[in-house]
Amino acid sequence: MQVRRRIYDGVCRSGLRRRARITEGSRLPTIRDVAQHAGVAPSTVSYVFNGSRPISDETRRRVQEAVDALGYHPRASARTLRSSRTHVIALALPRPAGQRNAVDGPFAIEVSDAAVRLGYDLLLTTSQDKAEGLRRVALSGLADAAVLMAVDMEDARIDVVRELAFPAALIGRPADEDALPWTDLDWEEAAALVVSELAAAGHREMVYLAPTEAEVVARRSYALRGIAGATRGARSTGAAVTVAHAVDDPAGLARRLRVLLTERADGGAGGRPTALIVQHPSAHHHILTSVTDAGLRIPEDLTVVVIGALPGDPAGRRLPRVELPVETLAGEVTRLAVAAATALHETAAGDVEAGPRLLADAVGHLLIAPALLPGDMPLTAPRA
Amino acid sequence: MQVRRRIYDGVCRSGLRRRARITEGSRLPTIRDVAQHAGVAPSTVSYVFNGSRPISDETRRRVQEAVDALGYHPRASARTLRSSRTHVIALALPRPAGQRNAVDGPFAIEVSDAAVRLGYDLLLTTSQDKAEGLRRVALSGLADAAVLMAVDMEDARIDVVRELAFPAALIGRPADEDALPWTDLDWEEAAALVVSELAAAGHREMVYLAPTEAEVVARRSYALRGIAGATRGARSTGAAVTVAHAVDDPAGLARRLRVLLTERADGGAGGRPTALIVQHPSAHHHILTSVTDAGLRIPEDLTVVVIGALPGDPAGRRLPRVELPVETLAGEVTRLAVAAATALHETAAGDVEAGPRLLADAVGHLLIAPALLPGDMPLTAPRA
DNA sequence: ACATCGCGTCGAATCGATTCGACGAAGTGG
DNA sequence: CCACTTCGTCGAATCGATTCGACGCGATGT
Repeated sequence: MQVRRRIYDGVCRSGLRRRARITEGSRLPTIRDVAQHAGVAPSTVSYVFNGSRPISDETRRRVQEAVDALGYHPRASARTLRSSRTHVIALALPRPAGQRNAVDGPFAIEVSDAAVRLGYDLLLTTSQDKAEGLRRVALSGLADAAVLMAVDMEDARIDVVRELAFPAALIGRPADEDALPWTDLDWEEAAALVVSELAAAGHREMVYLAPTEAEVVARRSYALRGIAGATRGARSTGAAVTVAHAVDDPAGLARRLRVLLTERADGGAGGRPTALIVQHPSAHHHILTSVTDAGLRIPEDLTVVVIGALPGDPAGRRLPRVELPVETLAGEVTRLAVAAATALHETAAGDVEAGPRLLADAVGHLLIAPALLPGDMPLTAPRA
Repeated sequence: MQVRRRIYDGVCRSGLRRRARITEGSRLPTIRDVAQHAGVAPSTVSYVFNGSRPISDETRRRVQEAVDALGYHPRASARTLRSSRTHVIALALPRPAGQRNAVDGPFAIEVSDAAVRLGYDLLLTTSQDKAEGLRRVALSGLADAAVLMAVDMEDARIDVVRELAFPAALIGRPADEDALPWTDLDWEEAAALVVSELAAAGHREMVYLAPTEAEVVARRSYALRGIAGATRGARSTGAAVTVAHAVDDPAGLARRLRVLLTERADGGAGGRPTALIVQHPSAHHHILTSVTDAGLRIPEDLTVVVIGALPGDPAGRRLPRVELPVETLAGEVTRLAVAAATALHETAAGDVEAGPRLLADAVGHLLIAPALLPGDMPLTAPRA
């Protein structure tokens, strides 16, 4: 405190300030204040901070001391303006109001944590218009890279970031797998795995509860791939798998399940379904209640398996499930985004075409193989 | 598409750029490019954008045309550096890893939406060290204001923002209600209301399932206030209310509930509890399953009421509940934060002491009165 | 002994907006 | 008709960092 006062009174610069702008009062210290306090040039202080040139121990110590004494913290905007690095990652979470998804929050928090670990902050953009919000963030230079959630098979944002040569990585596997780096659970394999395990356990009739129809119509990647996997599993095992779309309203879901699970009487392999596979994230929590509401007992009447369950957030009783490795996916996608940003920045100077080319080359993927975890309930078919 | 292509090939800009700095390649247009294209001074373009001085219609038109032609978008960092406004709000969500809370995600998304509506972006900061992350954001000038979640009764962040004269608003009601603007559901009144309604419906023995012990130890505002309300309700109605802490593990929760709800045999008013009040956000989803696991039927054995339920995200069957008005709270807290930022900025120049004083004066609150919504289940006590 | 090199530091230019004083032109009142 | 305000615009300073060329100096090689 005393130190600060001394500085603001003593040297030429502050006197200059005082006279120039007496009305503004105390001001946060700048790099020049630090330099002056340490008796070095501002550039030297900068080098101490970002280590881009060698600094003697003595100078480093004096600068550090000045920083501590003044409580100096660099202004992000000034840093960014000059260096064109923001140290911010944008998380594009284009969820129309009312279409909440149980995984959004956990993903956002995990991405934020991962970003912090890499020295980045997270800008959360929840634009209705998926592409436009992202374009704005990129053009105004608010972030160095973007992490895209809720990825569609053909996602408009992919074109946007490629056109702008903006570093981005996806949580979700788009149709064009080489367009951008991405990470995802192998939903198709997960669904196929669950179907075949259930078939092996004796189930012949199953219901696959996919995400809502809206998600499918939007061609959301995980929804289509899950359904594809279920279909493939049915083909390869010979089991009958009815694909149904979830509804967000639990009462409606219970009604739909009743129809699907009890009143079903088509000319298939005969009996009613003995297994229910739930891929809809928002249904995980209350699926047991909905099933109960539909008049079915678990496991006596029905085996229930969940795909995409959040680790550590089990749906009441622990059902057999394929978990969504949120932390791994979030960590990796953040790493990919940061890597793309770093690479772009390092080679951007001096080569016009380097940026886009680089971004196109640097695509890495992480496709996580599904594992079927046991729950308290057996997989075995009731009648098997 | 065609338009865009034309722009990138045709106009003076690309030619000019090419010549000026051939090694750097194409560069995003700046305000000077726009000014040149429109035949005006850069400052005039700036005035067109932020309307701080009168501009003739003709000039406005020409500038707008140039902006469209060049696809100009102002750089946020330059704007911030000069004006010291970021148009960013920080959302401080200090959730230690593994302590996920079901309301965090929805709140974050609603605050983001509200911020966008007010012309702000949202920076999500999930620092472990509550105060330090916020201090860093404030000092580095990453945001104009902060919205604080997970508020404790005596929250360290309150001191930080006041010390730094940093605009902030809370989602949660701290002990010192006049320190900062805040919005909250009246948890105390909610709990008292539910207890008294249940008592009126004939219940004499109830269990109040409060948030986890960790939340209570941290003196989280909503947890303490909920418990206080339950206690008050018990006193005023004469009903026996046992306060219990939730555990995040559903199996453990079921076990605890079994003890609380069935094996309880103290010398109270006699019988076992007939009502369960659930305030723990993460238990809402699977409370029915946990109760069933504990061997109890609803509503035959037990009446369950939920406090702080997310609207539109019912816990399976629709229980009687007090909803948490996420959208209203998020919208209002964002408005408060922005108002504080605006006020501070407008009066900061010219008066040294104005900032802190202003922030202290401008505290507004929004305390939302609870409403007990009916569910499919009756409130009536089984034996009443 | 002299050219060379690397280390550590400085000074100045720069990033791209905002903002303020000034100024010509047009309008207004006495 | 002149003084005075208002309108619309310009030019230049400024925000606070980074970054690059240059430079002094001691060590090294021949």
